[in-house]
Amino acid sequence: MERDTDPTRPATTWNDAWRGVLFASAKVLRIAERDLVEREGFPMAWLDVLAQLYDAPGNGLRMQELEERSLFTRSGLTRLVDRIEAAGLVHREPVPGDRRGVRVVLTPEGRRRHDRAFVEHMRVIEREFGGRLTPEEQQAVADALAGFWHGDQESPAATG
Amino acid sequence: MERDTDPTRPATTWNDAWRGVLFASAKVLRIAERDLVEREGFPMAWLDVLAQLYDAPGNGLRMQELEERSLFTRSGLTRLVDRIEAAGLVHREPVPGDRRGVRVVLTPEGRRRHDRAFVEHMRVIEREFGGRLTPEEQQAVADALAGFWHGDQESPAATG
DNA sequence: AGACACCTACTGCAATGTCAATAAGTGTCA
DNA sequence: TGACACTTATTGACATTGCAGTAGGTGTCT
Repeated sequence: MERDTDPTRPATTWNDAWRGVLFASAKVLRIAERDLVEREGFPMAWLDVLAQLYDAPGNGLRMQELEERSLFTRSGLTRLVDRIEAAGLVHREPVPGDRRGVRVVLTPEGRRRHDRAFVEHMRVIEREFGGRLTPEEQQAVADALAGFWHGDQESPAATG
Repeated sequence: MERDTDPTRPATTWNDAWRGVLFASAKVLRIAERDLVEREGFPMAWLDVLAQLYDAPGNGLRMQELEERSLFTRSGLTRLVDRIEAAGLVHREPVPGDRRGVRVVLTPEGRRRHDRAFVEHMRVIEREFGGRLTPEEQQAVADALAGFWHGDQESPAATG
């Protein structure tokens, strides 16, 4: 099939790289999602929220901050938090200086569930993603794509 | 913050690589999705279907084949195809030897829309993804992650 | 032929996500 | 102080997705 001459299917290096990123994330996420739901009874959107709160000072964030940081679900966050709150993993409290605001905080139970879920989640990622790359490949990918998360987010952190 | 000693936040190379993949795909997809909807009036789930059909022999696939290949929406495909069909970009026809089956085929209009949408989509990907990597980085990522799409899909194709 | 297991696609219903209002709160400026 | 523009989070209406169940079709085995 005349791939190289088809304008909608450019055979470029960046296209191969993008395909790799797209397939890797789609496939690994699909597996991780299923695993998490089976094991913990909640989806990755929840874990994403729990993890953001876990990483935040005081284990809490305002809705808006949460929205900015969450990788999934930019919208529908109100209801997502409703559900997580109904499950008792998080609770809402007023923001001292601003009566419009709501601060979402991890409950002790939420923190426990986060810890357990996240450890297992990491294990799945390591198996499905990390395990399929050599150490050199891991390093190369990490270096190449670091800009996408060091870029516009705060806290470069001490991960390396 | 005691990152390196926190068991839920391992500072490993594969973790950094995974974060890169996750952030890159999430951010680029968010932009691409918005761009596509604004420009073409349909979401990436549609383009995914159109592109799979475009790549298929005779520009057609059975529902099941489509489901296996589509990166997004493994489920809900019946209704997704309903919508695309209602828009006239695709149509259903019986499968000659098997009266259970349905063959989904690109219409001429569907093919036109695919071509236009895909070219612009590629442009966005190049700008938002490819453009942020050096040629060496692109090559490294492409090589490292090739296994995720050469792995279990057919047609290794002549892309490089 | 008839019973059977399996396959293919679709449907109902509930869960979830999206988008455009809406309500309440804040800060500014005359 | 009171009008005004802006911010924050929620709500309602609607679209989409996910899951379990269903109907029809196929092939096999006796």
